[in-house]
Order: sequence, then structure tokens, then C-alpha cells
Amino acid sequence: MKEKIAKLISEILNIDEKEIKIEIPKNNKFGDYSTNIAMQMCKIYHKNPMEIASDLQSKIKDSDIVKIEVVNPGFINFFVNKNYLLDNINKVIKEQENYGRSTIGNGQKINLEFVSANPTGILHLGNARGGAYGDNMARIYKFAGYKVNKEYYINDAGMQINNLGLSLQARYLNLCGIKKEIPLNGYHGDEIVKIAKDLYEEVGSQQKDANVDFFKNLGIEKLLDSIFNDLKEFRVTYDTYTSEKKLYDEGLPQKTLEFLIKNSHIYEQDGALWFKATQFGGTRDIVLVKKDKEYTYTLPDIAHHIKTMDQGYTKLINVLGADHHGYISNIKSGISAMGYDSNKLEIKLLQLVKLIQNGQEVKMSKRTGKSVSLHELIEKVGVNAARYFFAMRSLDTQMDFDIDLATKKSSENPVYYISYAYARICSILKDNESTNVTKYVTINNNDAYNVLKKVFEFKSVVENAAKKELPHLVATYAYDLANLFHIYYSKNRIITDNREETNENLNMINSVKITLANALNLIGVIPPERM
RNA sequence: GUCCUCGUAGCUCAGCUGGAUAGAGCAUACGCCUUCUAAGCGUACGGUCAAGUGUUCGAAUCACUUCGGGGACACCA
Repeated sequence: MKEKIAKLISEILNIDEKEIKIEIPKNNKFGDYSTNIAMQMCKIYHKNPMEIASDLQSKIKDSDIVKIEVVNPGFINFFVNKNYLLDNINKVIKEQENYGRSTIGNGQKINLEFVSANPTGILHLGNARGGAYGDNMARIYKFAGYKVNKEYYINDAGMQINNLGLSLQARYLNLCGIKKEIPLNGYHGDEIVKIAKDLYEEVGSQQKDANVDFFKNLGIEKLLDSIFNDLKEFRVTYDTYTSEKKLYDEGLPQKTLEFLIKNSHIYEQDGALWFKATQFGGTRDIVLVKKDKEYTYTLPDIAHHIKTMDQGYTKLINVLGADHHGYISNIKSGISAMGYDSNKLEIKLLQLVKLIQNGQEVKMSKRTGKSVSLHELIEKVGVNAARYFFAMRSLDTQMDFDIDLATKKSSENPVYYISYAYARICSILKDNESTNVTKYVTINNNDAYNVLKKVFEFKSVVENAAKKELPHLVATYAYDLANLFHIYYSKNRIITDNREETNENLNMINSVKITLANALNLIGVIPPERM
């Protein structure tokens, strides 16, 4: 319908259809569709926008348009007949879980890397936010016709892992009665204490002479286990896992370094090898090889990105915490220096989650182990509420997470509101059989039309969410749809004395049910059939 | 100091290719269950869209400046 109106106008004004913006007004007294084209054109025609609008009003003729209004300062509002909404009910029922699917992605390949937390502790709230965002985007992209690869980059090499090994070793040796300090930048999480304890309980002090590598590997194994278990419970899964250590085994960081040296992008200073990042848009030069000959994190990460780009992705998206902001220019300049297009890499920064308890901010730190874990969150509020809570807010708000509120499991979380709409529909459909309707004739009130209009909008919401990379548009959409349904439900009977009417109503609410489920699925929420 | 980001109702947040009277939830005060789930619906209260300047027919939205919150500026990741 939108396209049709745009086309009609473009033919009259003789301009490109794409120039014409047709929007759905927030207030439905302004019609089903509205355009500001008359105001846009007044400069070109040197005419009053109201004049242009009136002119268009008289020239547009179409059987589906029942009324055209011209309103100050020059809006043209279209009122269309509602058959398209009624016809859409059968489309929804026919397409089921595919209703709303789009092809705008055109099969483009997107690599989505998210969470990628170091295996030096368990996942916390910040990771949960990143996980929810990444997974939501993956679901939305797929639904919008993109090909998506979800990747977890495992930092199982380097300094931090060394610290993990040393921390774990210290804990274990202490249990064996041997004095050993946790290193300065070591990890103090309970989960590390537990791994040491489990080991001690299993083998006693047999491993007291084991080297750090033993503890590193043990720690990585156990912590990755817990990370992926938590994520799975959170309904977040991955397609590929990339190990930093494996990149070393394949010699990729080495090759990357050699390439950069060969192309004179590297110089030596103070015994370290520096990359001339400033020549490629970086804010400052960066060290790739430390004076102890170890590589910094950046070198294997450049290799990693190059390797991914070689696989033909049109876009690489990394979801990182806001504290990694400074890293963006590092990695991008590295990619450019390797002769690749760094614009293909898009980095999404998520603002950190501020944790509120008893009205006060709780500082989080992985090192001190004083954070709320993802696991704990799920235990307290459930996966649905947690997923929705993260999905409903855009990434760039510094969100407050009130743990007292969340643990109340109350209706203050909108996910219950949406679930309730879904459960209401399910309970009606459970007790009432419906049959196919070929032509809807009884549905004729604004509450119903408002609901159906929302159902109709779904596909464009999916496309918008994909294009703008904003999953919260889907969360908000689900809420709006539930809201309109609740209003409709409270004012209208679905089961009536009239069999034909009842049957049409049942089909209509079934279309709402399907659309709700599809929307919620895109943000990892599974609505309950009963509440 | 330099860079990034945010600032919208008492609180938590929507509002995003500039549009019509700036919207929800929570909180507060009232209504609505003999009928399909009241975890719902409705009414009221609540705003200098941080401040200023500019661009525009039109700005919460775009640009610049100032103020304020958060973050980043490692031979950590």
C-alpha cells in the first residue's frame, strides 16, 4: 500500500518514487498513511505547500483509497479501506513461523562476533548484555534474509591466561599447604577457588609440582565449560569458535607480522616491534611484539580478522564493551595495513551495565569476583525476563540494573505483560475450534483494526531492526502489539453468539499469536501457553 | 588534556533517514470483574526534551559551543 501511494504520487509529480516518504502516522486521526511531499516540493515549485497538496488530492484516484485529507501546513493523509488488513490474517496463518520473514538481506554473509569473554572467570551481567544483543542481531539478520555466522573468539593465549594459570596454581598449592601468592593482576573469583578445590579433592597434592601450563589448561577447560553452559541456558549459541592458541599453531600471527615487516609498517624501539598505526588512521603507534618477544593481543587479533575476511563476508560485526573503545582504531588500522577494507568491520560498543542493589551502585570487577553472574541472573529472574530486559534497551544507554527489582519477578518487567497477552490468546484457542475463512466480513471496529495494522507492520519492523541494527525495535514492537491486543480484548468479545463472527475472531487472534511468537523468538523469548 | 558516548516526567526508558498535541512502564490518586485469564482496561497527576546558538516552512531529532554523568587513552585483553 505504501509503495502504491508513493507510485501514484511519483507519476503525478514526475519524480523518483524513492524521494517520496510515506509514513504511518502515530495518531490515527491522521489516516492510515501520510506524506509530507507537498512541503518538500514547495521550494521547487515555488508554490504554497497547501496548494501543491490540494492539487495532488484532486489528482490521486484509486479504488483502495477511501479518503484523502489535506491538513496544515501541508500534510496529505490517506485513509484506505481495511481489506488488506483482513486479507493479511490468512497470510499470517498460512506462513506461521515464517510470517514477517524478509529477503532484504539478499543472502549477504555477516560474521557476528560477540561476548568472546576471556576464560578467566564466569560470565557476568555485561557479558549477558553483549550475548543478548549479538544473539538478537543474529536472529533478526537471519529472519531478514542475511546469512549469519556467530563466532566466539577464545583468548586462550597471552598474558591474562598466564595470570589465570598462576592464580589457579596458587589456590591449589595453598590447599596443599604450600605458600604461594596470587599474582598482582591475578584472578580472585570464587569459580577459580572451586576449580582448585575440585582438583585437590580429586588428586590430593599429586599435582603440586605441575607447571603453570597444566593449570592454564585446566582453568581454560573448566571456565569455557561454564561459559558455554551459561550461554546455552541463556539461549545463546555459536556457529564457530576461534581459538587464539590455534591461530598461533597455524602460524597466522607470524605471517601477519612478516607481511607488515616486508611492507615497512614496522619499526623497532626499546627492544619492541611497533606497528605504524598512525599511517593507517590509528591514534598512535602500537606494540605488536614486546621486548620479551611475546606478541601482544593485537597481532593475533589482526590475523584473526584477516582470516575471517578471507571467507567472503560482506560485513564483520564485533560486539565489545565500551571500555574497548580505544581498541577500535588499533584493529582497524591493522586491517588496513594488511591491504583489506577496514570499513567492513563494524564495532558495536555496549555501555556497561550499572548494577544497583539497595538503591546503591555495586561496582563490578572480574578480578575481585564481586559481580553478579549471568548464571545467578537467570536463576533469579528466568531466561525470558532477562532476555527481554536486555532486548528492550538500546545498546548505547548506560543501563541501570536494579537487582532488587529484577529478583521480585514482578509485573514490572514488561515481558510478563506480553506473555499475558499470548497466554490469553492460547487459552481461548485451546477451547475453541476455528475453520478457514475465505472472506472476512464481520470484523469492523477500530480496536481490531489497530491490532491488525500492527500485525501487518511486523515485516517492516524486522527490516528496520536489521538495517539499523537495533533489536530493541522488535522488543518494543512486541510490547505495542500486546498492548493493542489487551485493549481490543477488554472491549470486545471474541466468542459470541454469531458463529461466523466467532470464527473470524478466532482466526484474527491466531494471527496475533503467531506474530507475537515470531517477534519474541527474534529476541530469544519463548512465551508461555499458560500463566 | 585528547577522543568516544550519554543527558527526555519523581524513577527506568522509548521516541533514529527532521513533521502534526513529546510517549510508555513504575510510583501517586481514583474508577472497571454474575460473561473468553483483573499479571488486564480506563481516568487524573506529572515535561524549559541539560543550556545556548545556528540550519530549516518545521528541531527532542541535524551542526557548533557550554555544562554535567560514564568510558578510553599499556610492551593487559
